[in-house]
Amino acid sequence: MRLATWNINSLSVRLPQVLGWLAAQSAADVPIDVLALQELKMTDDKFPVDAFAAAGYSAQWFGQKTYNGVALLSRTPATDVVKNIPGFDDDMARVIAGTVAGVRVIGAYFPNGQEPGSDKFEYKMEWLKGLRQWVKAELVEHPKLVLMGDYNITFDELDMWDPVGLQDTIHCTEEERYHLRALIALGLHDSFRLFPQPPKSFSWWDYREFGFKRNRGLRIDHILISSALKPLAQACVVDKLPRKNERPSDHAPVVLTLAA
DNA sequence: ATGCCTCAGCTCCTGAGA
Repeated sequence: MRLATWNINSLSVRLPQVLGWLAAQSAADVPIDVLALQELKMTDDKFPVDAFAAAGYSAQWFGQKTYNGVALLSRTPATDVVKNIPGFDDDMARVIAGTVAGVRVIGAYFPNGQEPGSDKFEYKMEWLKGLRQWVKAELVEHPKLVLMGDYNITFDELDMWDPVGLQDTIHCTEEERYHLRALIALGLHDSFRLFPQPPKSFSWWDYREFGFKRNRGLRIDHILISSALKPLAQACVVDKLPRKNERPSDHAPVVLTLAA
């Protein structure tokens, strides 16, 4: 089973790339079973459900105008679908969860936070608290759980192109990392670090100043897996290829391979 | 540089992203 997360920064713009990437994986005999998308930036009526169906994917989606928006694509339909964090009042479409082949999959677009001390940062902290409470309960009901998406948080300096210059800046603050570690403390594992990785592995690169070409990036897209799934993990990689496309997203997909 | 790209939209500038 292969699961992936990708912030595509507008599904209208990136639909051909998403379809092309899924087709390429299938052609290489490593089809993606579940794909979580973030930043659809479209209302629900615009979601290209037919295009995904033609590509062999069932879809669940939760959009809004201009910003945010998340979707879950899967080769077998997801059940028990939940949109946003139950019990956490939120104007923004950031979370979609479903059960696929016995695995509880949560796709999430974590708040950016803009700047430590800002209102958006406070919202990010509250959102992280709400998410953790809910995930804790989900884990009780679903021991096989995957929490993946654009976390907008780095774990440590390995996830930063400039650990010194970016110290305590957004995505790299102690407060944000506290919440990320608190998710880990629920019994989740950073699947990427279960395996040897190339140095300076990132999942996002700034569009400006040739960020990708100079590998000035951050690893902020993560796939966390529960302890019940950990023994099944076989690989986790960032696929940098789509970042080399014409008009790429600023994020690259992260792909997890689980045994059967 | 409160910039640098990219995207959406009450679209030819602005807000937001990270």
